[in-house]
Amino acid sequence: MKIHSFKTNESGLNRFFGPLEAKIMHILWNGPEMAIKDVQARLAKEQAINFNTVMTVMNRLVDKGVLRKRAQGRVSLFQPTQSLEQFLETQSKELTNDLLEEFGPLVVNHMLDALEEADPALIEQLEQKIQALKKER
Amino acid sequence: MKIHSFKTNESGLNRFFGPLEAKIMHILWNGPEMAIKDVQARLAKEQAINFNTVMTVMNRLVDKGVLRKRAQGRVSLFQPTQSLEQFLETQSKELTNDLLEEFGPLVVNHMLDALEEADPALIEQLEQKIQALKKER
DNA sequence: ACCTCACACTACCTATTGTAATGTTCACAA
DNA sequence: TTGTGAACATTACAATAGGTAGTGTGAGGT
Repeated sequence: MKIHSFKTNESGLNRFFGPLEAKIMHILWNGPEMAIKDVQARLAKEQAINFNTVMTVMNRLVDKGVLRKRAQGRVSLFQPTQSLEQFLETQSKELTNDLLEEFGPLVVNHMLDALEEADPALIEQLEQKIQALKKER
Repeated sequence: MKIHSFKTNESGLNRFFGPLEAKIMHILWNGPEMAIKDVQARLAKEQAINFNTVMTVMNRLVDKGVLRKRAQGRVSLFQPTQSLEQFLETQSKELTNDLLEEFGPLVVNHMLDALEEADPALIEQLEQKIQALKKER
């Protein structure tokens, strides 16, 4: 399985995951390899949560290929298969490709407006890249 | 209701809609205001389909705000609330914004690569826009 | 031998999408 | 006037995704 949907009405990790999934990924990305119990403990700081619930969701994340499970004696330790940076890299690349593939010129038209809103400095960055590309040829 | 998910494993309208929904929108976008029966007839050219199935899905599309229903005597006529162009415009704008909001610099890095793959002419278009923007200031 | 703990298995709930049976209403024809 | 059919409304079931949690199983320590 893989991530196959980007939610426009959410933000952050919730764009790729369900709310509980997102919390779990957040914990695993901001800590070491962990057992279910450890993740449950972290989650329980906010809100009591059943051990089995955490286990089920974590196993589903393994099925999806975003977590890796490793047996350590009696317990299983979990960690993301990719770093957060790699994950965002992969996702943003795929989305960017999909967007251009799907919309082409439309996206180019929106790009600048969007860049201005998000962070004008990015426009500079983009121009630099265009210039660099031109020199190559 | 609104569109709130962009599917990376599909293409075209199927990125925004379920497969039957997509076919229905395709028909309504490429023809005049239509009754359910008309849509059903078009769909049936490929594959027999129950009238009620078409009706249910079309009414759901009305609930989502992408179709408008208008009573015409005994029958209801349906048409998209936006033209296909407007719809794609809206979606691509929203996605572009979301992408930059979420990933910022990462997207800028991927943009050029993606542009080259999709259509090198788009890079020109982008550069033109950057220049135009600079003159404004 | 037994108890506990971690894990597996199973199931239920909600939402979304596809599917379709059943119920209702009303115009028009016989 | 009655009844028939067309169009719509209502309801429901299946599949999938995600959240929740009960029950079953097995291995280690006591």
